[in-house]
Order: sequence, then C-alpha cells, then structure tokens
Amino acid sequence: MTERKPRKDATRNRDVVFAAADALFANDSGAEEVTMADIAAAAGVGKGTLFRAFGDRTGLIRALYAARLEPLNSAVETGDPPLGPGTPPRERISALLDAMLCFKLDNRHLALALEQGSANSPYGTANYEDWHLLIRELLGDRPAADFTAHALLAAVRADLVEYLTDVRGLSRAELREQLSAFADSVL
Amino acid sequence: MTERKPRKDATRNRDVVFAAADALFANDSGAEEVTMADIAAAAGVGKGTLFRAFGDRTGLIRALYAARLEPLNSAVETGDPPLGPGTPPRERISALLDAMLCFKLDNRHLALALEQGSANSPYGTANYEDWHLLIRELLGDRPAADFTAHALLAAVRADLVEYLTDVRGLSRAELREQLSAFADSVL
DNA sequence: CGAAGATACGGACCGCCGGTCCGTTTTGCA
DNA sequence: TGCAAAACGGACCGGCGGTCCGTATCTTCG
Repeated sequence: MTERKPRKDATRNRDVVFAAADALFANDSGAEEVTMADIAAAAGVGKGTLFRAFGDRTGLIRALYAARLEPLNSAVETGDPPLGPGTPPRERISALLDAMLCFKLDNRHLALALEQGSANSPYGTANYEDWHLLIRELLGDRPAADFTAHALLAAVRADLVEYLTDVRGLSRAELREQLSAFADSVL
Repeated sequence: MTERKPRKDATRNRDVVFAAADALFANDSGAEEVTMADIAAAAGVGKGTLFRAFGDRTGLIRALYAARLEPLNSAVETGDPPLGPGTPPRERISALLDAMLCFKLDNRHLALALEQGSANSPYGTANYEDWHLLIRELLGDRPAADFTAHALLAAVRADLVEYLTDVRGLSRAELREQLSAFADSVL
C-alpha cells in the first residue's frame, strides 16, 4: 500500500534528464565542470525537478551510472559465458575484469564523476559490494581472497584508467592486454 | 639569481598553517568538512595568507602531504633495508607496500583529502610517478610489469584503506596481513 | 465530463565556500 | 632611522548545491 505509481510526466522527465546528463558528461570537457543548472537547462527542466527526482547531485550521478551499468550487470547475473554463470572461475574473473575495464573506458567521464564525488568513492555504491562478493567467491579459498578481490577491482578504477589512457597514452588494446596479463599473474 | 630567501614571518606562518591543518584533518570529522576559513582561523592567520602561500586548496593539501610523506620517502631513497636500496626486489616491494599502507592508516584523513581533491586523484602527485617507477623496476621484466606496479599501488589507496577499516571493520593487523599475502601471491 | 485533490514543475532565492583585492603592517637593508 | 619590498588579513565576489512555494499538470471520482 505504500506504493503509488509515479505520474507520467515525472518518468518522462527522468529519461530526458538522463539523456542530457549523459551528453554533457560525455562531451569530453572535464567531468566536474558540469553543474546541476547546466543539466537542468540541457534537459529543458527546472533545477527543482532535478533535486526532487534524485535528491542531490550524487543521487543523480549514481542513478545514471546504475542505469548505464545495468546491461553489464544482467549479462553477468544471467548471461552466456564467459561473463555469465557456468564459466570456470579463473576464466570468468578475467572476463569480468575485462568487461569492467571496457565499461570504464566507454563511460570514462561518468565513472569519473561517480568515483570522485566527495565522500563516496566507488565504495558505498550499491553494486560494488556485489562485484566484490562475486569475485571473492570465484577466487575460492586462497589466502587473502577477500583483499585480493578488492585489489583486482581497484585495478580498474576509473581514475587509473583515465590516467593510463589520457596521460600515459596507452591504447585500449594495450590496456586490455596488460590487465589481462596482470590478472593471469594473480590467478 | 631568481632565488630570494623568504621573509621570516612567512616561513613561520607556513609551519603554523601546517600544524593547524593537520590537527583539523586528523580530528576525525570528515575530510572535506574543513574549509580554508577554518584552517586560517585555527592557524590564527588571514585567509589571504593561505592562498598566497599555497596557491589554492589543492596546493595546501599537496604541500602538507608531501611534508608528512618526506620521512618515508627518504627512508626509501637512502635508508637501511628492508625499505632502502640493497634489499632483494621481492622483499623490498613487500616492505614498500606495507610502509605505504601504514602511512595511509596513520594519515588517513589527509591522504583522503588529497586523493579525493577534484581533478587530481593520486595520479598527478609528484611522488606517484617516483613510487611507480621504483616498483616497476623492482618487478624486473615480467609481463605487464608497468601495469602491475600501478595495480599494487592501487591496492593501498586511501579510500580503499578507509573503507576496509571504517566500514568493514578490519584491524590494522588484519589489513597488513592480507596485503602481505596478496603481495606474495602477485610476486 | 467536470471539478477537486494530489503530484510535479520551475526558477527566484539562500548560505556557503573557494578565491581575489587592496589598504595596512612587518621586515630587512643601508 | 627611513624606505622599499614583501607579507598580511579580512571584506568582498561569483558561482554552485540545495530549498521553497506559487503555479501548472495530471488523475481520480462523482
């Protein structure tokens, strides 16, 4: 009974806002240059609408990130190998890390905005715990499995990825290659 | 000839500001809650003095961080084993990571403030490149040595350390233990 | 179908914070 | 002791995240 379906304009605006925010973030200028007012203007809505719908800036970024990550998440939960269940652990971990890396590469600015947002880091995002738990279980009972899972995830953090590509000039292929070799050496 | 020694009050104020900022950051309330005005007030100087001396907020944090890190840095460059030169590579890497972890634990709030500061991350800090280069060379010519060095450093990032201690409740000893085991498995 | 209640809208408004400016004070040198 | 250079400090500014409330839109029910 505590559920009331939202009005139609509300959900429509939600989509519009996502699209606008996505475009602004993607538009290679720095991540945190984009203000809430910018997003509101680009979406053609009032600032109040943004805050009512998402609570605060962090909420908006988190919602957008979750929406973009969703396909990958469901591919992992109920998809075909090598991402989905039923893949041998070692192989699946490699696939997960590679997929995560590609996601960060493709959504660099968004991921950066999320991971830099003051007081959150990746830790505290809903799905972080899921990813960690999954990898940790795939690692089996090796020593320090828990920490190893964290370390593997830390190896694909958005700001590291950005640094390696934008500052160090690594190509996508090189990065994937190195990550893969590193993962192999850990497993 | 482009060198002019600074006035005495300037250097004195610099120290006072360091002490005040350190105290405020350490005082467990969140890292980014501390404003420049707070620091100025605590140090008993005007806000202008802060900005003249350090340029901007990031500059102040970087300077403070560098000052606190300096002992560790020189212990690494010209110290006794296991941190200093002349230690076998594997062993030295473990020692370096452990030392870094302990440093992050002891200077948690400061390190957090630095690594979260918008648009910098750890990458872009002067000493990051040094640490990376050192570890990379200690790794020898194994595959993906470069990326591996980055990944090892990512495993001791301040926000991960904070998450593991404050949220997951790991003790200092447990953390060091796990990091050590992880490092062993990589080497 | 029409009206009333509920829900969402939007932009003026607020408080705070990083950063600047410039009149005043301190320092160092001769 | 006098004077220029350097540093000081706090009033001030612009912009941003977030709030508020009068208005517009939807939905439901008679």
